[in-house]
Amino acid sequence: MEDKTCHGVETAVHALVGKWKPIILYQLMETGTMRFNELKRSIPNITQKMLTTQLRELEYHKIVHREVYPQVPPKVEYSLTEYGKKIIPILQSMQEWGTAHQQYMRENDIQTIEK
Amino acid sequence: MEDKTCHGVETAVHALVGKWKPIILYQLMETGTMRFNELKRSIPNITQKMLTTQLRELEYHKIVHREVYPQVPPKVEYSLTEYGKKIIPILQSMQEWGTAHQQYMRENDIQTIEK
DNA sequence: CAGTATCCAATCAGATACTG
DNA sequence: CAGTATCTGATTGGATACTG
Repeated sequence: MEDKTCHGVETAVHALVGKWKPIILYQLMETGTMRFNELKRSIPNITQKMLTTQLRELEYHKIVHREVYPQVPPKVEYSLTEYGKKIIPILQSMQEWGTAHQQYMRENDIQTIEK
Repeated sequence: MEDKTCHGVETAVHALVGKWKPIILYQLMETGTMRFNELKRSIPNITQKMLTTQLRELEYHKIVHREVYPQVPPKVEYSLTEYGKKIIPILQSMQEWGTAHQQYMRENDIQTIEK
């Protein structure tokens, strides 16, 4: 990767890329600390595998903190790191824009999500 | 797609997903109106195919305007729509956060981009 | 409860060649 | 100049079954 146009934007995208990451972050941002299955329930269509891998990546990027309680049955809690909380404004802008976008596209009869 | 957790965030991601889209938008945001090859030159590693398809998708979402001048040799200009300009704050937040992220990850010896 | 492991289908991305 | 077309390899995502 040359660093000619290697903007921060690229890096941000890289950290946020993945079908479910913004949704996961949005959940954690709204609810705070959440357990694995709690997160899973809050995102109906996600599979266990996807939730795990996306969480691992977010953890790797220090955006999400994973707290394991060594007990039976297992208990694992996820939360935004102080560092991860700094992307909240981005998510909020996205949320705002996305909602307006849905409205706009609906008014112009253009399909957005339903492939 | 159920619309339980179908937030605006999802929609925003959907419109912005693609390896090059944020970079393309960032270019247009910085430079304003740009021709096809001008865009291509400003994004060193992009292929013609990728640039075309990503631009088409952005056009479909009414984020980018495509102006064709019917002349030989062809001239096509791309620019952000009024509507597309509304995502500028998002890109700026991403730019800001991404730059800080690079710094942070470097300090902690964690790789970000170089797969 | 919170995961792994496997396998498979779909999508994405790159290289290359060609065109009005 | 600004694209299309085609082929191929890589990456992602989903379904399902199993586990400490």
